[in-house]
Amino acid sequence: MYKIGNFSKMNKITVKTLRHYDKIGLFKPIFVDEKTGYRYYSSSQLPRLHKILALKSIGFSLDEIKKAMKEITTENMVTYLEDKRVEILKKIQNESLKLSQVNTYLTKIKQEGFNMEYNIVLKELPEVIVASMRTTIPNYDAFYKIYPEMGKYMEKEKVECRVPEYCFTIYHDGEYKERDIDVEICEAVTDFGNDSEKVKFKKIKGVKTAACVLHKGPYSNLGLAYGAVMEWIENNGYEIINSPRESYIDGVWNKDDKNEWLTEVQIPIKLKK
Amino acid sequence: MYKIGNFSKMNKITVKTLRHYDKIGLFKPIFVDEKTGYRYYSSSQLPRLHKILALKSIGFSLDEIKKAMKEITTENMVTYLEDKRVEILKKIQNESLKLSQVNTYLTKIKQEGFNMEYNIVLKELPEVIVASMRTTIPNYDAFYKIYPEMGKYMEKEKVECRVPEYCFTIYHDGEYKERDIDVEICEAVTDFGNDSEKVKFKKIKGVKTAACVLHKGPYSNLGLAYGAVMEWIENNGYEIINSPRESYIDGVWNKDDKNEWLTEVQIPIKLKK
DNA sequence: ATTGACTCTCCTGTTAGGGGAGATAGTAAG
DNA sequence: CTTACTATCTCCCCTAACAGGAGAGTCAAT
Repeated sequence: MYKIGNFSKMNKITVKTLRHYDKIGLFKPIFVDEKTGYRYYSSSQLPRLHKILALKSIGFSLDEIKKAMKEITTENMVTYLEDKRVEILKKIQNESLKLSQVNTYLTKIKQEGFNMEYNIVLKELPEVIVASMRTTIPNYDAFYKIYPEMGKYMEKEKVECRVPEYCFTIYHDGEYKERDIDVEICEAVTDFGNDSEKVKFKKIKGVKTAACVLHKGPYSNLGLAYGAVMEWIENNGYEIINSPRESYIDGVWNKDDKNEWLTEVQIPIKLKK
Repeated sequence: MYKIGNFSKMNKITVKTLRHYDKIGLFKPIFVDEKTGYRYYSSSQLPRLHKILALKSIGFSLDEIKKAMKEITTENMVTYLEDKRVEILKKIQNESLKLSQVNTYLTKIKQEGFNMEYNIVLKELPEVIVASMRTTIPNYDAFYKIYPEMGKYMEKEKVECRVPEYCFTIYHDGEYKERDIDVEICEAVTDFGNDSEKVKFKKIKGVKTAACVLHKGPYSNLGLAYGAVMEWIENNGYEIINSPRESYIDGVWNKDDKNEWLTEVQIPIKLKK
């Protein structure tokens, strides 16, 4: 029979831990002096303690250990272990992802000095009903012409916009083009409306994972944002699975200063296998 | 200006989280209505929020993010990121270890049915002063002769044993032998005593990592414990770096029933590179 | 009897928020 | 204007696995 201090030294485990295990009913002393409250342990308890420590070391939580040690059967144990295996694999995958992201930042910072202007964030994009206008425009300047057209229609039809607002353009071309660009202008709305020749209502599926990056400033150098997010996708083992979107947050309609404009580039991606 | 709910939806982040960030001073609303306490956010805050989310996604704690965003310089950032890199690498290594251990258990269970008799635990062994008797014995039965010899000397010299007791044998042969075994019997003591011809006092260095396994029952099948721990070492990418020890916990001196005897096999190891 | 080492219980703190209570505010419909 | 419903507020407790420390009681030796 050992007092808690000695027993703790024998097993390289702290007194606090032993008391904790006692409290949660995982590992109780063989005898407790009622008068003094002193805990006494015996060497015959070592096998159980070692089993506990072994399970803990492979990542079982104390609760899981408690359960596992109650219902000890081969099948149970195999199930537990296989679950744990999957869990660990996920963790490793996660950490590897983080690692590659850290590496991306590091090389970028070292190359270009300090530049954390473009922070890639992974988001889920919701399914939305949109008023959409798909067209091929001769060049980027044409945007200024077709946007108002859309606005007018929306107003005329009294279509209600979704809150928070989600107004974006989908670029359907598989590649970067400067002329004859196949674009689809979308404005998220609360419900379907009447289609016109140009404006159609449709449901746009959600995107499970999109690499998103905010661009602050005029559209003229939006290319930098694209560059940053493309590089990120490349470096971190993802691949693009759908057309990119530009979501307009702040722009000419609410900010006079072009440097204050905010646009978010959103690119649907998934992990490469 | 958005109320918290909308702002939370825009960024796929919960209201609770935003309130939490406000509380800890990481990300405060641009305006708070003094009367109602309502928080209002602006799109101009998005860049900062995205920076925060980006750092969080690569494993920075909120505290670290707070610091990092105050002292934003290239060198600082490089340091932070490199520290984080090392941290992540360690985690991955850890998880990989766990994984291989889980795998070891799984294959063992599947092969041999349920058998969790031998749970390998990694421990540090302390540095101790011991009374030691090194000798070559013709066979294992000879133990019964030399142990009492040691006990007698200890009593005569009034040597004080360490608590918790640590009485063990070191097997100096590099291989398993059945005859002419080079053993060293050690008993941890509190202080140096007088050497005799047979019994010498010496300091035994600690061991940073030892694979330990408890064996319950008579010594005759101690081999099973050795087998289990050797297999484990092999499977989990460790290698033996020193002679194994057997630590005697319960034995003939305090238990009549051989099935209650407890022995711990301790093998100094390190990770293979 | 008096140390000094040990042990006890109880309380707080750690991370990054989640859950819920009870109160107030904002908004739309009747 | 009232009612109803939703959004938001603050405040408090909860998580996992203990660590740290306060204040009080216990053990063994001098």
